[in-house]
Amino acid sequence: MAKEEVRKQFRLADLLRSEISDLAVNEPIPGERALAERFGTSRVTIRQALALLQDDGLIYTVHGAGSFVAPPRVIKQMKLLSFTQEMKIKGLKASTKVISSKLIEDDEHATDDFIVVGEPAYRIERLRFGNLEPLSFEITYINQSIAPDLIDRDLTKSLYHILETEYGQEVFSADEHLLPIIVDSRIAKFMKIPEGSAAIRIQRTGYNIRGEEVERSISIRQATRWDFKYSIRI
Amino acid sequence: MAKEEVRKQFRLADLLRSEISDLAVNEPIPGERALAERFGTSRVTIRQALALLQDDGLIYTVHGAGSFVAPPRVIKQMKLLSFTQEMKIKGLKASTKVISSKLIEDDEHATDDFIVVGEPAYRIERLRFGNLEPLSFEITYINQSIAPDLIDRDLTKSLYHILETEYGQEVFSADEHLLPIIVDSRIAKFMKIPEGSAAIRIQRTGYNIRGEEVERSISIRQATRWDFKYSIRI
DNA sequence: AAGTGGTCTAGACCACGAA
DNA sequence: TCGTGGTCTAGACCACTTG
Repeated sequence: MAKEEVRKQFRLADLLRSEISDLAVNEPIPGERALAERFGTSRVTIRQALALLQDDGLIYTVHGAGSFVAPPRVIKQMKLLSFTQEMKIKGLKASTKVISSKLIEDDEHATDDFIVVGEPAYRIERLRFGNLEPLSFEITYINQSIAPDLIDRDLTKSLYHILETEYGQEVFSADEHLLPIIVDSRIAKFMKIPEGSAAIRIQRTGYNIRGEEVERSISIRQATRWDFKYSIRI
Repeated sequence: MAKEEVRKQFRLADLLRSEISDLAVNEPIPGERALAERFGTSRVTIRQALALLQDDGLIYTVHGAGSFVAPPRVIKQMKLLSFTQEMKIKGLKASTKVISSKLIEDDEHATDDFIVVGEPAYRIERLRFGNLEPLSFEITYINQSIAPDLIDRDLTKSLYHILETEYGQEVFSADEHLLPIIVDSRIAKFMKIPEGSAAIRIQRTGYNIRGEEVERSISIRQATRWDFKYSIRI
């Protein structure tokens, strides 16, 4: 039955999460069959709930032996977050200053090696703040066909939010390309850091659920203010 | 039945992969029920196979409408790879020069801010080459209790391989922490790049399936020789 | 040998999209 | 309305770990 407003496996995972928090590391959790009987579900559903906990790094499973409480881990799975969302998680107040915004015509291309091909696109330069300190300098390209009149919107708001609410373009996945750079004088001035400092340049291409390109951006983040942490698996 | 040597869902996914390669982008693939009947499997198994294709970015699914061929994407999901494996993928010949290796005793700690706590550990400095060019400078810490006499092994081989085959310690997941740096003179000399170049420093902690720490390492990779590409999702 | 997780089945009903 | 994907069930057998 899938009539509940929240999927059963999610509710089960939440229940198990709180139970697990009382157990010691490496302590076994009840078997799948026992859990299925206790919660009145099928074993498949229990397994889906356990898979969620495993993805969160809360438990590990050994074939033939059982599932056990995993040691605590700091780093969570990488998710797709907008700058605004990232700030919210860190507990900082996000704000934005628009540096420039213009329409780039066919064949014209920027000096950013993210070339605009064959189609007019908006190019927006923005400086992003967390608690009023400059944390990121961003250049965003969005094709005019995807978001007509984007340039007339309030670009100090989250672009992802504007794309979603005003144009029905949800960014579902993204490819990122990460490079270490040494900041030039223009960026250094914006970010209020010394010229020649180490920084990260992130080139991002965002896609909707259909895999169509929605947005391309470059963001430059100073080394001392950002942590790039992530977990990987075999 | 789970008696096959390869899981059914994997074989199905491979079959579908080759079929999909003949279809145009956004073309629908057959429905789940049709596929289940055709391959003589249950719908659940078909769905698992389709989930694999979706993870690979080959198809996308719209509830109520169907599954469709996704536009090609360059970047694949991030996986856990050793240096040796990465080189293999890139088609380069990996080689290694051991710079230093020693046992660090209790309470002594390195200048690398990856502090050894309470336990003797091996500290190994290595220079890694791809086609004889220095691509990465690595410092690795491994507790003596995990891999006794590690220091007497052939450290020009893949450490991950040694840990797995000689000590039964498989690195199953890892947390990485990525920082942009400017290389100092010692590293610059090893890597044969100018002092003051931009580079990436990766701090990695590797865990076995039980979530126990197996290895900690720092690797420094020059900007011009490495791409850090990855995909993320909502 | 007994108990655990891993995979698969056949069938049911719900939620959504397109015509 | 009809066909699609999304979720769930009850039960089966296999593969593995442990006593």
